Amino acid sequence: MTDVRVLLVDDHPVVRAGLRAMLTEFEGISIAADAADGKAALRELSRLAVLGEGVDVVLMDLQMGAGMDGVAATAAIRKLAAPPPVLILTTYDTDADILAAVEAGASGYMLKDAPPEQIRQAVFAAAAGETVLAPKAAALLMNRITNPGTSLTPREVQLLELLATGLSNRAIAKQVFISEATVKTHLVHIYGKLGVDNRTAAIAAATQRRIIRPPGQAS
Amino acid sequence: MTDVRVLLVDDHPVVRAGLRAMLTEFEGISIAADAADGKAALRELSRLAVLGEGVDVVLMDLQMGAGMDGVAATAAIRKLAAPPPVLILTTYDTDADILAAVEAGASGYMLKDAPPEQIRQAVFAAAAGETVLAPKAAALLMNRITNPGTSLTPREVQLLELLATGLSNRAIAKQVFISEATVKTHLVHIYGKLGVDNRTAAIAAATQRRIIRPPGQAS
DNA sequence: CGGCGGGTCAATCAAAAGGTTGACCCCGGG
DNA sequence: CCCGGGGTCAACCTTTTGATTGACCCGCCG
Repeated sequence: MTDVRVLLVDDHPVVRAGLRAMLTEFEGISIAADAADGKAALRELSRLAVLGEGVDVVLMDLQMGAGMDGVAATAAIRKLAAPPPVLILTTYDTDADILAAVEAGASGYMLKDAPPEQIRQAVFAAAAGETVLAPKAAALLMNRITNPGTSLTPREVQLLELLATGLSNRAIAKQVFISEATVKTHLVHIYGKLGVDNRTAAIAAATQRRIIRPPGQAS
Repeated sequence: MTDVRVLLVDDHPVVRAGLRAMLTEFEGISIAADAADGKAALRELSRLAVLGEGVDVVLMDLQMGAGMDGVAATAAIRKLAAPPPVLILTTYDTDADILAAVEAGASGYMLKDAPPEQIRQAVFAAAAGETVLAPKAAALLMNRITNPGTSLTPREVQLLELLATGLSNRAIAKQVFISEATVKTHLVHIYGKLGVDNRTAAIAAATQRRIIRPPGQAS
């Protein structure tokens, strides 16, 4: 049985070094390569493919300052011929992040502050084709299928995120290429589901329930 | 010349491992210990002091989920008898983070996405008693001393906090026993100082600059 | 003492946001 | 095949917010 070959994708050299050090200490895991952003990850994948060296798991951060971000990179990887499973390893456990990652085709969602042993298990599980979710991610998805009426749709979450950045209805409309009327419609739905009646209260509620990340907590 | 002895403080095992791996590769640096939060850092410092093993530089993250955060830890360390220099190594370069760190007595402010070589130089500089700032940190402090007139008054901060909870102008007025007109006046001033033109953008800006805590985050 | 900054309030107008109703399209499942 | 949910848009009206102007009080400081 050969090692599980991992591709690390994270924009922080420190984190890459940390994962490399941590994972190589485990039996049965080796680091195939690392990349600082999504584009570099795709390059590494094709480079390794040419060499005949497969990658068994991609370990991907979601927040990446420059270049292609984690969601886009995950989606791109899943479109390859024989895509390796993508395990998201990130800092935040907000609904928005989790949903985006799952929709993009991630096969797992773990948090960076997880103990090393959990990360090790997650890597093996992902390599075996299993889905592995952090507790909060699992709970969110369960809740989503049991009572879909009260939870926000992906579109609504998207607008909520833009809302939280301080954009006006008109600005949001332009951003997502819909009319201002539609933005209002969505917002009314959002207010109803969150039990509020204005945008600032919606931001507060959504932040509190960890539907969105606090404003301005980017990379 | 003995090695520069470093104490790592970061709540993520991955990051601690990364810094450890990265720094130990450099000549002249060794890791004295690491800690997951502020309290543990102080414990480590006193433990090492008892052993007669000094610490030359504390490498500190600002954001730490549980326990004492980076700012408080920095302040506490600076109150020790022979405090080692504290070099902040964090993810965000927001105004309030930088200001809080400098006010707490940090002798440097670096970003985690800095290349390893820069981090190495910063550690040596800090150990030598020098001050080392990331470009944005330096720029902010320069700007702050040249035009100090742009900061919010305590009253304005108070209204901003209420604003962030989702209250309407009228509700804010009742809360602090002033008229709605006065609330509007304050908001106009706040918008001017923050460079925004509506309440949601004010919340985003204030959160980003850590003037207020993200909505629904316990203090 | 005289000003100045912070806090208070009012009136007014313009702009944005909120609420309602109704409509159309598309897709997936009973 | 029809229904329902999600997404889109429009028209309309009410309420809230934002912007401007001007005013008063108070405490501090030169």
